[in-house]
Amino acid sequence: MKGMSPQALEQVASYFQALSVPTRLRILNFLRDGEHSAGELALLSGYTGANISRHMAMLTARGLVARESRGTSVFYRIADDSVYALCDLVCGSIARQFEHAAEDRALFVRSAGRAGVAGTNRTRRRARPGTA
Amino acid sequence: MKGMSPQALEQVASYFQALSVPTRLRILNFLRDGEHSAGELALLSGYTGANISRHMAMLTARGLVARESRGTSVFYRIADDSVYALCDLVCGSIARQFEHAAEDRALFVRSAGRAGVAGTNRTRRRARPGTA
DNA sequence: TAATTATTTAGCCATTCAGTTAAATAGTCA
DNA sequence: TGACTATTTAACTGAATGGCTAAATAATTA
Repeated sequence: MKGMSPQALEQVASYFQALSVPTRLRILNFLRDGEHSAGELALLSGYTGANISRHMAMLTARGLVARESRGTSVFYRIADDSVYALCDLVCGSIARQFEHAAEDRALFVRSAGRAGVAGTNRTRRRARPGTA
Repeated sequence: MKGMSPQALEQVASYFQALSVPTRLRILNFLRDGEHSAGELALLSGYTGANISRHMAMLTARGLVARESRGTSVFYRIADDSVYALCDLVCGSIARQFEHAAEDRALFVRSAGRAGVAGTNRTRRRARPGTA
């Protein structure tokens, strides 16, 4: 990993890119319990068949899913189990971030309460100005 | 992972997105051996300081790196070790793909040779038409 | 062959984003 | 305060991309 060629690096980036949009993550989730046709995925996700088709083409090209056409339908299934391992790792990481954020928030609230900082109303929660 | 909320899914996608461009992967590689300042990273990568700054802002926001300003410099270090685990997983997956591709190629060449298919010149390798 | 269904591709629009240069900001030191 | 260095932000450009609709392409069946 340390001394990777630019081409290899692009491959890795490309793989991550396949996982970088929620729609595709949802599709991959639908494939957790086995193969599905393009039409089924469109129905499940609520997206256009055309849209699904393009996403599946990308995932297939990247090697994340495998394509098999039977009859007039095309069935897709996960081709690379490490997909879920990746997602689990990221989920764990994000969960840890939330924990830390909660800790920090708790620390802040405590110290703010001691110092009597304005805006730390402990009886009624108020939305932040920017996200109102 | 199965029944994730759209927000959580976006978080995960966002994390993968941070890893979806070669430049950032290179930066993360530079941080493998410890912290580096923004200027050092710019020097190492050959990119503009401004560009590095934006990439680092993104990686920091996503929680992949940690920021610490000392003096006039700002030092960055990996904040989430799972970054490398992720890269290793993807690298393994891509390596496996290459192996399979090699196998398929070997199979094709063998069968093509037996059948006398045009274009399977075994004495001199020729570039594919599209990649000439 | 004709009709029907399933999937893919083409073309379009709006958005995102990596890269740039130039200006603005922060921190140190004389 | 002023000069200097390091970093960030603003503004812009070009390329990539997710979404759509509509047309084109398989594959089955009457």
